[in-house]
Amino acid sequence: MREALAEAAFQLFLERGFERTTVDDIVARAGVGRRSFFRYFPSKEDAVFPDHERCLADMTALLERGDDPDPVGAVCDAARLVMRMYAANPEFSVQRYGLTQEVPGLRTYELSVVRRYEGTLAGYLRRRWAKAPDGGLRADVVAAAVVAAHNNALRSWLRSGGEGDAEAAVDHALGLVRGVWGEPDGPGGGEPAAEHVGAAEREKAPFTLRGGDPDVDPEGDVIVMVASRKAPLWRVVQSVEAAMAAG
Amino acid sequence: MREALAEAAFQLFLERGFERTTVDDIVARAGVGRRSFFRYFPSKEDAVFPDHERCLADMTALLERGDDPDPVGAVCDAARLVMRMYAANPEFSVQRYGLTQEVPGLRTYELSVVRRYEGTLAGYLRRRWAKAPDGGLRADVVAAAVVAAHNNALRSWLRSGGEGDAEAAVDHALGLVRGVWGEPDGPGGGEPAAEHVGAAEREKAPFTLRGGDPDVDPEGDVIVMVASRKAPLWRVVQSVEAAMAAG
DNA sequence: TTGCAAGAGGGTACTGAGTACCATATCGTC
DNA sequence: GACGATATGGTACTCAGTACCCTCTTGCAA
Repeated sequence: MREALAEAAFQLFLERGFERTTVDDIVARAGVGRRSFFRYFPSKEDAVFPDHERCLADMTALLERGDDPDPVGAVCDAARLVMRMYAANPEFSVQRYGLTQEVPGLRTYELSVVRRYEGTLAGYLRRRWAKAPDGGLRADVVAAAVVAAHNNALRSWLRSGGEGDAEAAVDHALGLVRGVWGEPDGPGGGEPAAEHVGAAEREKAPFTLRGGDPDVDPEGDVIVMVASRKAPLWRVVQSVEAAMAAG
Repeated sequence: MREALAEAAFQLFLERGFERTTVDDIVARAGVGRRSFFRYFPSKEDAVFPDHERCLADMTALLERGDDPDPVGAVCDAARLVMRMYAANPEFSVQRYGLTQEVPGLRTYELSVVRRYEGTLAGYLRRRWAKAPDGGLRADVVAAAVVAAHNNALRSWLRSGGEGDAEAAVDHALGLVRGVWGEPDGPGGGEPAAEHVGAAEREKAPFTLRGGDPDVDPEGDVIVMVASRKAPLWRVVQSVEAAMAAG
C-alpha cells in the first residue's frame, strides 16, 4: 500500500507537477482514504523519497560494524551505499532529479535528507577520532567533503541521464577526498610522520635519506617529497599518487 | 516596520515557542495587519533569520571584487563574514541558536540558508578553477569543507553562550582547511611542484637536493618532506606548518 | 459460538500558513 | 484639487497536516 501510494504520487507529480498535485489527488488515484496517506508518509515530500529511511539505516548498520581500520575509507564506503541506491533505479532517479530541480520545496527536503547522511558520517568519525586533536572539527570537515564529492559525482551522473558508470565516477570523486584526508590502509599508520618531517630550506646541502624506523616502516615504504613552498598541497598529493601508481 | 515585526516575532517565539506562535499573534503584537507580515517575510521562518539575505549579498559582493590571488583564501574570508554577522549580536545569536535546535522546521530552514552560502562559495571557486582538472569537483568539496569548518567553530561558540573569541575559533578551523586545500599566498604559486615530486623508495640511496628552478622558486623556499607512506596526509600538513612556524 | 481486544483503514472537522484579490490610505507631483 | 504610485489593511480561499472518532477485520479466549 505504501508502494501504491508512492507510485500514484510520483506519476501525478510528473504529470501535473508537485505543487499542482494535492494529497487528495494522490489518494483518489490510489483509491484509498486521505488519512492513510499520512499514515505512511509524514509529509507530501516524503512520498518522493520513499527509500531514504532504509538507506540511512543501512548506512548506520555498515558503520556500526566498524571493521575498517581507516575511518575515512569506511565513510567513503558508506557514501557509496547511497550512490548504489540511486543507481539501482536509474530512470526513477533521473526523473526524480528533474522534479527536485524544479521544486524548491523538494530541494529543501532533499537537503535535510542529505544532512542526515552527513550527520551519520560525522558522528562516526567523531567517535573514531574522539581522542585526536581537533577530532570533532576534522570529523565535520571530512564528512562534509565526502558528501560533497559524492553529490558532485551523483549529480553529474543524473544530469547525464543515468548513462555511464556511476560507481566509477563516485570512486574518482571520493579518491580526491581520500587522498587528502584518508590514512593509507593497514594498522599502525596513525602515529609517525611528525618526526620524519622537517623544513630543509635552511640547510641548502645534500642530505641523506633516512631509512625509517622498522617498527613503523617495515617495508621501507618511505616517500620523499620535494616541493616548492608555493605549490598547493592538493597538487602535491596528486603528484604523489601518480608517482606511486607509476612506480 | 520589518524590524518591528521581526522583534515581535522573536519575542513571541522565545515566550511560547515557534510552533505555538501563529502569524496572527505576531501581527497582533506588532499592531499591523496580517497581510503586512507576508509582505516583509515570505514565510514565518524568515522572521527568525532577518539578516541572512543582506549577508549573502555582502558575500557575493566580496567575492565579486576578486582581488585575492588565492581562491581558497578568498572563500575563507567570505566565510568569516558570516561569523562576524553572528558575533555582532551575541545574545540574539545564542538565543536563536537555542530556538533552531528545538524546532525541526527552523533547522531545515537554516540548512537551506547555509546551502545558499555554500553554493555562492562553490560558484566562485568553480569560476576560478574553470580550467583546472576536476575544477568543479574541487570547488564543491572545498566549499563544503569551508562551510563545515566555519559551522563547527560557530556552533561551539554558540554553545558556549557567546563567550570567547569567535573570530579566533573560526580562524583556527579554517586554518585546517586552508592548510590542506589552500595555495600559499603570493602569485606564481600555481604551476610547479609536479616535477619536484617523486617517490624515492626504490632508490634507497643518498640523494641530492635540487635547488629548484629560479623562475619558480626565487628564494630557494623548498620544502623537503620525508614521510612514511602510512602517515595520514593531514598530519604531514600539520607537521610542515609547525616546522615552518618554528624555523 | 459469543465476547473482546487490537490494529488497519476511513471519514469529518479543525488549525494555521500562505495566496489572491480588492479596498484604502498616504504622499508627492502637476 | 486631481492623480498616479506606493504602502497597508481586510476578506476569502486553498491545502497540508492533525485530532478525534468510526468501521471493519483478525485473532484469541471463554
